[in-house]
Amino acid sequence: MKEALTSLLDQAIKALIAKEQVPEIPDLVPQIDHTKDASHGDLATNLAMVLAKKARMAPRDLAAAIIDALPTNDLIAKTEIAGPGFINFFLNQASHVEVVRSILKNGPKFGSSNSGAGRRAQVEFVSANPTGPLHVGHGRGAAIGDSLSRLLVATGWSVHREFYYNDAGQQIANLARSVQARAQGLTPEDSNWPEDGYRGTYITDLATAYQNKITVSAADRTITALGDIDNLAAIRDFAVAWLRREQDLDLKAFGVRFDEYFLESALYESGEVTDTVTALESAGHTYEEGGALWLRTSDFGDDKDRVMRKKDGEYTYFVPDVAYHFNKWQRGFERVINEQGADHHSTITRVRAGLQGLAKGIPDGWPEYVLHQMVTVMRDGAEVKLSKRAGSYVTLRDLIEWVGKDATRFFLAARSASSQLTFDIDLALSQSNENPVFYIQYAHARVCSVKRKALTEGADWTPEAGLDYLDTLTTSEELALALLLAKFPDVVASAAQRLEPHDVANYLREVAAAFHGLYNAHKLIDEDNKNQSLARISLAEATRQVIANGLDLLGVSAPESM
RNA sequence: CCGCUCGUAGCACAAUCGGAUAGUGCAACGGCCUUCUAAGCCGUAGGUUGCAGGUUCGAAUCCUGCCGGGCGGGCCA
Repeated sequence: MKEALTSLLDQAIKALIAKEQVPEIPDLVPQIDHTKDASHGDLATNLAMVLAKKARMAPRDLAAAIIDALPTNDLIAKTEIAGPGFINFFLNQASHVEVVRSILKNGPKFGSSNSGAGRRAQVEFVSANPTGPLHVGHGRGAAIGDSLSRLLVATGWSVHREFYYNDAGQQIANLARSVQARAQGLTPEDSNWPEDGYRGTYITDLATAYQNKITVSAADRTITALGDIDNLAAIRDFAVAWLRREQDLDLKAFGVRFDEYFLESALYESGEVTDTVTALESAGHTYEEGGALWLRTSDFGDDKDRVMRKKDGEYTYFVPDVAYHFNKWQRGFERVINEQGADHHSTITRVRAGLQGLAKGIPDGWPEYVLHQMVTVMRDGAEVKLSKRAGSYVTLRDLIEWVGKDATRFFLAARSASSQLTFDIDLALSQSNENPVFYIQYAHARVCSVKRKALTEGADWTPEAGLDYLDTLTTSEELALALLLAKFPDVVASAAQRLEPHDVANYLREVAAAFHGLYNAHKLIDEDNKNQSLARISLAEATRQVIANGLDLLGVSAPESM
């Protein structure tokens, strides 16, 4: 519909240019928006206001000229000039409801597009080190990252989901010492408990499992515990596998999967870390000072240079980060999107600087980042900071147990990543009837219920049968709902382009509200008015399909009854 | 002190990257079930978009300054 209108406007402008009423403007693409207010019509363009200055005409006069120049067509019922110079388009009935046919025909594919054209994108998210259970921040990352992946798939990209972690660093050594201490019978209160040791009760579970010589399988590794308390390396390997498995269970319960788990240690083993340093040196972006090797990141927008290799010969953390991202580049991902907590924002400049320093033709905005702000968990009016299991933070599993997977995913993905988020447990629970997730799911279940009821009238009371009677859909509720459904492909494309999954959540709430409103205003099934009933069932089914498709993008289920 | 980021109704969040009268849910108040699911609907009330300037046809959105919250600022990761 928008495409058709864009084409009409394009022709109108060309006609005006031919008559020399408007100067030629290269790259002009008429912008057409859905209106917020029905009194402004169905679609509107600000074209006249944008062009007014260059055409040396008053916006409203120019708008009138554009309307005059519009080719005749059978889409538009009427046009109006409004406000400072908006052109409002009122679509006719058929233009409104034709989308129902398209939705039923395309089913789960409705809303998808192919702007990605099969090009390869990678989304890296969660990337938690295996030192403890996933916390709510990881949960937010998982919800957002997975929805981003789904959005990219829906817009035609070939998406690779990756989880990056370190199984050999200082934190892991600390983990191993903590487990060993527990196995030796120490507690965090003891004076010889490891400094900065992990204190959660999961360490105790881990120590017990290790001593019982348990075998654990995670997505990327399987290991059997040796049970030898003195073998720190064996404890470490077991602890990593055990925690990876814990995280896998959390992610599975959350409906999130990965294509690849990438180990930081692999970058050292393959020599890619040292190769990266060598490449940066030969590109002339490094210097030695104070016994350390520095990268001139200030050449690429950083506020000061950074140490790459310390006096003791060890590399600083961002060197493997650069090597890792060069590895991603070499794997041929046209787009790489990193979903991380905002506390990592300072690494963005450094990673990009390192990649630029390699001089391999990597675009300077590559990779892309989506950073999410902190999550605060509230319960009984107070912040929840502790979890017994984790020792110092609320876990993703806690949230799922408290409010369920669907509500957790929705709450964590339905807000803009750039805003700090307060997760109110009481709201999400007391909800049972008030939660926005249920509001949307309820609309879906209602349609399913209507369809079941319709079939009791006769076997031919199907959504498909209604497609022959779409002209009977004429009430304001029906037309508004149809128009809203027609926006879905735009919403998906825009959310994917902006990397903002929460757009989908907001849109679904509008769709659910429009449907609930229609449901209460008009009886959908009326045995005495079969044709109209069938058309309404078609519209309801189209609504259900859009809700199901949208919820799927958020990883939330669409129940057939509630 | 410096950098990034956020500040919207009592609370939690939106606002189609500059559009028209700033929306939605919770909480509050008043209505609607012998009818397809009342986990719903309809209505009322609630705002100087932190503050002060600027840019233009038009600002919650962009710019400057200030105030406040968060996160960073290590040869830690």
